[in-house]
Amino acid sequence: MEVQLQIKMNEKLFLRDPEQTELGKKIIRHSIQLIYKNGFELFTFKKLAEDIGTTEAGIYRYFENKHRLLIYITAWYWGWLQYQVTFNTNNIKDPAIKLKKVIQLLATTVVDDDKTMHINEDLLHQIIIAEGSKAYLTKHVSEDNKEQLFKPYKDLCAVIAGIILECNPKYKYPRSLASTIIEMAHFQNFFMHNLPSLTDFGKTKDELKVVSFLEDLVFSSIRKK
Amino acid sequence: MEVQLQIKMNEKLFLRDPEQTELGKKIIRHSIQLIYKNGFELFTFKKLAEDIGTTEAGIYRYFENKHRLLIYITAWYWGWLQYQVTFNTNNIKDPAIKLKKVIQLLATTVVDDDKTMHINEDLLHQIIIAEGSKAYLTKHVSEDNKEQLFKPYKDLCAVIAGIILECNPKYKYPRSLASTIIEMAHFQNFFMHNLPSLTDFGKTKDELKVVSFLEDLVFSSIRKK
DNA sequence: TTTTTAATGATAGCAATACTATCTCATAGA
DNA sequence: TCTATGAGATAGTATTGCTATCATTAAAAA
Repeated sequence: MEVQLQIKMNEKLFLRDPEQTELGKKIIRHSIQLIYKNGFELFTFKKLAEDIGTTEAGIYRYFENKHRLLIYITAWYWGWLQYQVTFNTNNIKDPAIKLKKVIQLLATTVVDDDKTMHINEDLLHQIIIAEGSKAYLTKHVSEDNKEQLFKPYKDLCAVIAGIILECNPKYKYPRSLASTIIEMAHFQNFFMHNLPSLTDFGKTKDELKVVSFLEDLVFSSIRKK
Repeated sequence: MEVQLQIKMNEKLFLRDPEQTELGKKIIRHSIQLIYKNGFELFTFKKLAEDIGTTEAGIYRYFENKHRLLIYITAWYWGWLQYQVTFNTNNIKDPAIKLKKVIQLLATTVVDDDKTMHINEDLLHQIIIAEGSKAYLTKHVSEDNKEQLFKPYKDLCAVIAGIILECNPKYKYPRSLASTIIEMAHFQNFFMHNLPSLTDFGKTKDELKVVSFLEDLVFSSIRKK
């Protein structure tokens, strides 16, 4: 049996649904490759169009601008990750083990998921690490937020906060701790590879040490005192 | 007695030292105001020149491009903050109290410092919160790092890591915890104001709650077990 | 089968951005 | 008095970000 995974996306993120057409899927696939390769600043719709073999105007039919496209692919990632979390923690009773699973999913290299043909989750993970926060670090974050563009991120954060509360219902900062885990899973990885003296993992560059750090941080905090 | 504070800046950050001339100081002052007002993406040297009453070419004599200018002002901020940390923790023996002071300096509104006439530290603090990470989240971060452009950030991180080790010499992740404190002091503030459901402080928007969260996080982690 | 529509391709154009170059002029030191 | 330096003025160029128009094709509806 072949299962296909579809992440339902907020319609305000695009002008025309890229999942519905061949060109749309190419836009997603190639934009992930190009942003991974050159970074978001040097990424333009012109270059993307050339890469795909279509025209700039063609891309603009799907996305208002490159920032909306970035929000789209980050939102997709958060939606996909929430699915991974739900799937991988299903039937686990011990909330501490669930939380460890979450940390591992956030902080270690993603295995490409065949259920989504046109998206390379590993490249996407790398993009989220380096560019993810640029999706919301803007002057128009509040307007974007009113349009629910960051809902997948906030939903994932709420799920993690829920698991934290399962571990210790009296812990006072479940949401802040959840967003800290998410952000630090990525920032410590970025620092480890690019500004190693900001971490304790510069020599080995081992993702599992980021996991150990986060587990130590999280379980020290939520342990009942 | 009037004391003037000068932060010594890496010469690779600029083409001509902005501290040495009137125009240079205007560039720093007005760029802080403009980036604060419009965000870094909409900030251009053209607009800055018009704001100051000079020409675009005039700005380019001081800074290679707007990204270098962003690194300059963030580097200045980290240098200034390290001075604040050193000054404010001087003569404190108890490392835990030092660490609390550090968290407070990082996470609460900055009082404008008269010792630096042309720089508004409060606006600068707001800029660091919203734009600070864009200084290093680029494809050329490693080259920039080789030129020591992020030294002030890394130095501050090392100072904080030192205090953490004073609290508990056996703690395994002093640097990662230090960079986590720095980043989260800013991100939790940004989230609290712009994406409140990612935090537990959305209703009150009280900076002191960010301080409480960080203190809880840090001291839970480094307490000897 | 014909008609309509939807998606794409091709081309043009325009205002803003990110620079570079050159020339002049004031002025402050040597 | 000469000369280096800082700064204003102007021009120009490639790229970016975005909009508009028109033709073509393929699939869906009539």
